[in-house]
Amino acid sequence: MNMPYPTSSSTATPTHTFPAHIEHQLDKATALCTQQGARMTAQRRDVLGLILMHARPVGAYDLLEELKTAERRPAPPTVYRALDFLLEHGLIHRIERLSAFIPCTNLRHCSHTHEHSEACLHTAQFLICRDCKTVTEIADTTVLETLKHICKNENFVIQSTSVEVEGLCADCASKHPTKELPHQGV
Amino acid sequence: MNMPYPTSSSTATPTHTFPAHIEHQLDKATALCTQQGARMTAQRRDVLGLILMHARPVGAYDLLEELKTAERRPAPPTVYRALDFLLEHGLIHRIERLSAFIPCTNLRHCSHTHEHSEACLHTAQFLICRDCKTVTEIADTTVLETLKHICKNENFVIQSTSVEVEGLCADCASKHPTKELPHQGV
DNA sequence: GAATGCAATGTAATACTATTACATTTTCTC
DNA sequence: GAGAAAATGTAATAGTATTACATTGCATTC
Ligand SMILES: [Zn+2]
Ligand SMILES: [Zn+2]
Ligand SMILES: [Zn+2]
Ligand SMILES: [Zn+2]
Repeated sequence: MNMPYPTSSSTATPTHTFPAHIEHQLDKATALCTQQGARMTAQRRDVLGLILMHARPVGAYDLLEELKTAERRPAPPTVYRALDFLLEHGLIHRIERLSAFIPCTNLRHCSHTHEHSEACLHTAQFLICRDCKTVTEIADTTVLETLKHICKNENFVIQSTSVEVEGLCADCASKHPTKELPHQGV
Repeated sequence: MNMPYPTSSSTATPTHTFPAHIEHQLDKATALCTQQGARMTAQRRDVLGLILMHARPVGAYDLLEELKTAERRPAPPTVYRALDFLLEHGLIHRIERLSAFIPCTNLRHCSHTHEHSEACLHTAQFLICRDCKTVTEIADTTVLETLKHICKNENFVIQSTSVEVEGLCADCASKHPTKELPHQGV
């Protein structure tokens, strides 16, 4: 029907461009992939870039919308495949309670590529604010150590963990009547 | 079109009957509700009974199927409303990673109604076996204490927490080439 | 530099999970 | 019994994720 686009080379050149600081984080992510023998394609880079652009967790279908250009209208599998890749390589996290995704905090804040290591790939801990929806990744290792200890006792082999704490961040808590965790018995 | 059924009194008499040991657990749950000024209706009792009948986490739509009788074909809101009630009263838990529900382990194992208390209402911890899908609720309080400590430092007000550990249970681990939690760096 | 094979992507359809909005019925309280 | 609140019924829709299969891009080998 239409004139074909110039063999679009979807995996060759990114469709999106981002602010310099995001591009820098994307370059860092790309380096990490290369180092692991994984391919950071244009598609995956676009998705990661979009996630990095958000201050809050973003849903798969939001990303799908943002991926649309004049030339391309990706379908769900496109974004889910990219998300799977990024998850597998520890570049993003999925917030289970929100069915949404955030960049790994290390991409934003660490200058050293090997920090966090294990503590971030298949295990992470988050503080989720109900009010402003901000999610903070916490770096603590005590919780994981405790879980490891418990699981060792039960001969349970840990493959991944998720810890999600929901409540009010400091900012929002100061604006609200305090609703703490209630105490009731079963 | 059809003859109306005898004013079915949906909230009066349970539509389902369960084995004696399940009925006993349901009675316990009912007592807890009463004690809290909450109403354990027939609908809610049916849903809880069905959940207790399962050895593994069960999805909302599975329950919906199981709720169907010759007389009634409940719609999604019916089961979701019952689930919300049961969650709010700490009688069941939602496993986020599975979008599925399990009974609170206390219903099965505790003779004392006030055990666990807080540790079970809005906070719980689970070991999820990838292989056999069994979910075990763990009773440890150390993790929650640690999280509270962390949050106190950040002035984050905790309202609820979830800890999900995914891997292989002892039984399944013994049948498999060990796939531990990998170590890679970001 | 064709042939081969695998990784990545495109595309359409469908499955699964959850909520909204509004009508009706039941239960509680007075 | 009247009125209010809680619970349920019902239809439609929203939101999230996967399956299955065709096609393309890319790397290796001969
Ligand atoms: Zn991380
Ligand atoms: Zn906040
Ligand atoms: Zn519990
Ligand atoms: Zn198992």
